[in-house]
Amino acid sequence: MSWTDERVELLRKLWTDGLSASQVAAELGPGITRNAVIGKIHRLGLAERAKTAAAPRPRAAKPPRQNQARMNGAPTHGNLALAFAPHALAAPRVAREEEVVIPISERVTLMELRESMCRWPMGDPTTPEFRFCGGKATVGGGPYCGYHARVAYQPAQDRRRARDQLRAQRYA
DNA sequence: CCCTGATTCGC
DNA sequence: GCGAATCAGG
Repeated sequence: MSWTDERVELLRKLWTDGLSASQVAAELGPGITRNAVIGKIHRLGLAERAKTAAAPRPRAAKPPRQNQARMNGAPTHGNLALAFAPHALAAPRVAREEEVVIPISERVTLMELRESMCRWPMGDPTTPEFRFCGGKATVGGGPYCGYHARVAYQPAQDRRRARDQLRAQRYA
């Protein structure tokens, strides 16, 4: 890997846009490390930048408990499938909602995805715009952030609650 | 631990 | 010029 004109140009753009060195490295592809990016930045004399741009990653605001996304009308069997391919089954309404709830700045590419990040897919996997949520995957080593875990498993929880309510009435 | 940029120095 | 290793810090 070498610093071609295109690479340098992209580096300039992304760095100026306020991306971190590791993020820029991820965008430039495998073979470019964050050290390489930092080194190049210094050699180019780009070390000082208006670091008020997107520098500190804004955390995602916690979704309000009230209007939670739920997947009414989603297939009722295959909870497992929902867990593995939520994007395939998610209702359009949910997709629109997460556009609002999850900040774009939090989304990550495959290269940026870490073990500790939410692996909820966002967008069309066949396009370069495809991203993962990238939030903190805190839930017991699970694949999702708190919000998306809730979204993914909501239908199962709903059905269980409905069933339990029915039983409670029957035996009352 | 997660991450950030800065610096050094052998290649 | 390049970037891994390392450092100092949030």
